[in-house]
Amino acid sequence: MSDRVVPEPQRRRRRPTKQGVVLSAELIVDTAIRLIGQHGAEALTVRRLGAALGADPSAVYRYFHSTDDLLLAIADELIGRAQHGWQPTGDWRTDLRAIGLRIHASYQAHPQAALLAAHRTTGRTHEIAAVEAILGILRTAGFPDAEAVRVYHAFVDQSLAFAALDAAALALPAPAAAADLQVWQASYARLDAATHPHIAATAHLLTADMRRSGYPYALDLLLDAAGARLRSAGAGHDG
Amino acid sequence: MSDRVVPEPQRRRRRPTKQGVVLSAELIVDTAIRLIGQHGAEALTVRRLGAALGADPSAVYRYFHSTDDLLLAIADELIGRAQHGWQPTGDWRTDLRAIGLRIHASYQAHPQAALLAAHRTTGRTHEIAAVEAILGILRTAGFPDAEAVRVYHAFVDQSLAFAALDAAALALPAPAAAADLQVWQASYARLDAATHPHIAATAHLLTADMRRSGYPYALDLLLDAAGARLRSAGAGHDG
DNA sequence: AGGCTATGTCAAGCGAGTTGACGTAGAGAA
DNA sequence: TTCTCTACGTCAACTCGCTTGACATAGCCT
Repeated sequence: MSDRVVPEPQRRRRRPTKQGVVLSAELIVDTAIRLIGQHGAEALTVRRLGAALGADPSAVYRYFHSTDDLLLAIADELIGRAQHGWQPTGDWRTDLRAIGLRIHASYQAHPQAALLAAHRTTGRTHEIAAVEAILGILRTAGFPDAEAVRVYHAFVDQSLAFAALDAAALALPAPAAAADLQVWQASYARLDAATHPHIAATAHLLTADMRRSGYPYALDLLLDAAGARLRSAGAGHDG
Repeated sequence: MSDRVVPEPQRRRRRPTKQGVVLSAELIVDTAIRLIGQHGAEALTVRRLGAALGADPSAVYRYFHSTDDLLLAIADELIGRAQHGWQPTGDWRTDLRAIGLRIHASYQAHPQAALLAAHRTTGRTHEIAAVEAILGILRTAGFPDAEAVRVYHAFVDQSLAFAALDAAALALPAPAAAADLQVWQASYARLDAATHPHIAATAHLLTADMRRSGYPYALDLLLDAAGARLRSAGAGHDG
């Protein structure tokens, strides 16, 4: 029954809950984001959200049709927060690197919402602004249009893909996340050099490296290769 | 109570269920993958899996400690299917490219399962074989160990991240997927050149390029950059 | 032939999202 | 001020998720 939700403009009463809290869609979204940040991904359940708000869990359904509806609202809020305050330096590599790391970082801050949002094309203002900025950086740097579009595509998809991948790891229930990390020591580090020479030779490096996100290095590789193509393809272009 | 599970080597009886099915870990994994493929990721519940198998849902717990345990087995099976029948050529770039595209393709064949499994570390046989193969390719090519591990990490995560990203697009409900694609024509292609010059100038290229996966191009960029680092770092190596 | 036990089944427990019914607080009109 | 109307907070219950303790039995091993 989605008809429980009253559209924003028609809301009238600001009736406090038993515990004295005056609810609003905004307050619910903020509380949900805080809940995820404080107690991990599993903390976001309607029951716990109700408790954190000081209201009956079902009160949430007066503001959102479903938990999915709520999560989309959260994602939208996060897109807004992500873009905040970035300034270009004029150097294409520095700027792209900064944008990539920013996208990645902002999604990591809210893994559960990231999982939902990372693979959608919204076409909304914040997304459009980002596309225009990235294309501008590439074209100003001298990439021919066709190449600029391909690099843009690879760059954005790689950023979002890694953001979602790393977010998924963070959003995992605690025991599963621990198990995934443990595998490198419990399983890979103990393989016999006779049967698995390459793993055995690099096990110590693997266990150290796999703790971190592979994104920064992958990003550097992408920018390296893009730079090489820029040098060979667009040699005589003006900006 | 994880002690319900009897390790493979100790299994003795092959007792049929009421409906006459003889269970096995393999059969359960295959059935689960089929279930997901036919009815979407949400179809994978222990109850439905039991029904599809022709067994009581709790019978699954005689073979897997939990649904997460089952999920890891599914992930490993997909990795195994990706490697099936692959033969190295001896050229590191050709081999890595083939493996990357194979992993991507294998996950695309089961988008719903890929969404659940792509970001997990299984530590099981198929995954271990893949890790050993990839590390072997890199070290044989002459990458120093530390660099080989970093490239391995970036390569694998890039493959899995794109696999999950593209799987998510395929797994989307039809109307949502159509909407996401439509955005490029309905929104981006109509932006004013005065306010969004870079998007306007490349809109025709964008709408064409964004239909495809960005992975093959991103993979080529990664291999380009890795090759450059191999040339500069390991100049005098054999292999 | 007989026993041991692996394993399929049953029933129940807990916690998730969700919703129908109900009562009341409180804004708006007179 | 008072009256009315309804938004919305609350309660209780439903479905469905995973999981597990207890039980019964099939079938391998000696």
